[in-house]
Amino acid sequence: MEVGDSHAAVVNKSEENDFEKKDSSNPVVYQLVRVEGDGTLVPATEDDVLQFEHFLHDEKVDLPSIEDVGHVEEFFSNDCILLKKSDLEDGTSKLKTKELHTQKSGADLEENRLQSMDDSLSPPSKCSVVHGQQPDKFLTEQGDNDIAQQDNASTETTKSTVLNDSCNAEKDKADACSRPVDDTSTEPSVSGVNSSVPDFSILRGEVRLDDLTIRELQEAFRATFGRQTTVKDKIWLKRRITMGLTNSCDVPSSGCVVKDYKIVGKDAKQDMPNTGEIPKIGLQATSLVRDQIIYPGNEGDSPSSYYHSEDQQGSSKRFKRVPIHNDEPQVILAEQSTNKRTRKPTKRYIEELTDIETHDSTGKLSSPAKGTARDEVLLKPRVAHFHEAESLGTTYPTRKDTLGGFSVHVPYVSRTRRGRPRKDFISFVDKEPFLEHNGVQTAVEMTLAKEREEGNHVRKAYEVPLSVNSGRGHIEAVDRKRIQNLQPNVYNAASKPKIKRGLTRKHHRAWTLCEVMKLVDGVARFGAGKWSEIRKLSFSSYSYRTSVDLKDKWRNLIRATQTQLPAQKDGACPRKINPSIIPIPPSILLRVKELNELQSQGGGFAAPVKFSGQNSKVVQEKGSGFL
DNA sequence: TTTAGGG
DNA sequence: CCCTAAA
Repeated sequence: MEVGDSHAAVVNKSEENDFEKKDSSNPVVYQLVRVEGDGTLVPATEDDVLQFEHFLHDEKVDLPSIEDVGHVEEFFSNDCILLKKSDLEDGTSKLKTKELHTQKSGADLEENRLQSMDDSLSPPSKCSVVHGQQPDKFLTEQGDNDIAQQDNASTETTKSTVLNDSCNAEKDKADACSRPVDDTSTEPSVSGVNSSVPDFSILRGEVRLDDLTIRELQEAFRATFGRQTTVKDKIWLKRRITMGLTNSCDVPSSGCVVKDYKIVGKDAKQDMPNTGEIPKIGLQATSLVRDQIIYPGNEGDSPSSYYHSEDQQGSSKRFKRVPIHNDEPQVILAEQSTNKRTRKPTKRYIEELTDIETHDSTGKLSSPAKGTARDEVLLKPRVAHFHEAESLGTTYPTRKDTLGGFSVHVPYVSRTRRGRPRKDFISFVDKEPFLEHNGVQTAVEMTLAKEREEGNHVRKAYEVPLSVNSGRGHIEAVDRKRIQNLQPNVYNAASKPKIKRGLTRKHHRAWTLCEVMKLVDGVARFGAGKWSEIRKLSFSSYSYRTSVDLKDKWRNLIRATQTQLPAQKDGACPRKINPSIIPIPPSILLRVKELNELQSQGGGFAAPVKFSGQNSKVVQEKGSGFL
């Protein structure tokens, strides 16, 4: 370990990445730390934070939904290592393993870096920069919108530094254990799995796929995807290989000729419509696939498979994961016949993933319709740009995009920092004690923590939630305003100062019975609509309830009276009672109803029911400011 | 800033 | 809860 310089590492603070839960309970949090030569960890400097901030986002940016085992999210760049918390805790051995790689020659380091960046970016965008003779991770299942493919894709991606091992990767999916292996060369000794190294040479030279035997096709498949297949369907294999090599789903099933890992056969031009438009970094140097940026051509349907989240489909429609068999044609067939998008993002999902930077021309040009514009923005593929890190906030490369027959240039780098939902960042903040316990705290964290402290004293002890089990008081959203204020500080390097909305969200706070009663009381006193007054005088101790919240809650209460009360009289089937939801007592509901009717009848006459002299007293309080 | 109303 | 228009 002759590592003289220190390394920075970003450590994930959460073990659990299941996208089912990532939303709230187990956000993925990274910690940036430096790894000194002796393997110890020290807090990262602010420079480190700034330097790797984009990695924090890029790396996670679109992953949450398709990230499964996600254990191997490690990459290093220059002298930096990105590790999840679990990895760090598992032992520094893994860390050291990584460092072994980082002491390679400069060239190798660079390759590592590029590969790493690519790894971090490719899953959603399905843009690949293939290195070495290991074109294994063309994520080409574009037309095959099954979850299994996503699963597979993510697995392949996360395993991308384990290429030689990844031949067995399919079996390894279950065990989250990773065996990081150098990816800069194919030397078998590294992997120790000589027998299963794909024969990449099968794709070298000029090969007519049509002439290959099934076995050869399988080998070619393996060389293309880095995993084995048992499929014996020639057409399917050819098609898949072609797809893999062109990164397109729109390929002919026959007649393709592979030349040096590229499809040069008939119709090939259709397969790679955009190859000419993209920046060709180091493309001329070699005829191998390496260093060639594969760009997904048709943005119309293909990438969407990754972003049609299951949110709207509901769990019933959700594909059960079939990671092992995702190669089987029947999966494809079934998928094609049903022709159903497996995943579709909810609006909120989109919003949370959509950075402010999606206000750029991309979205606007993509579609006049607001909703679909966002969709498209999300679905746009991204390219792992080598110079991305340096070009942040400066010049954005553009690529050609076809929209309604018009060819326009759209920047694609702008989405590289479409960050994770800020919510994660917030909870990140709230885990401050945990972080401190580890003795690792970054500048970002400290900033956040400091910001948080300022407002924390307002918080009060919890009350029994009224309707939902929201006992997780420790992961509370910082007040929105404060978040908005601090974000420009934290993300200054890569984000426009325009950041304002759609980035964070108040943590859901269930209304307690006490709050509801206060609200009702307030409405009785001041009348519905005087939310500001009610908030000031009845909710002064609940800093997190804004007047809008009161208004919303009141509206919900009204609705409740209109639906729940009659329904209860029916007694037929007042829905299944969720034990975790404490129903609002009918008495309160009745009172709400009365108040509502009374005040709506009273029209503009806001003079509410007078409760003795309280009202006047309140007014006096207000007016007595100068006393 | 506050309210009202749609999402 | 979020977002926005309107006041």
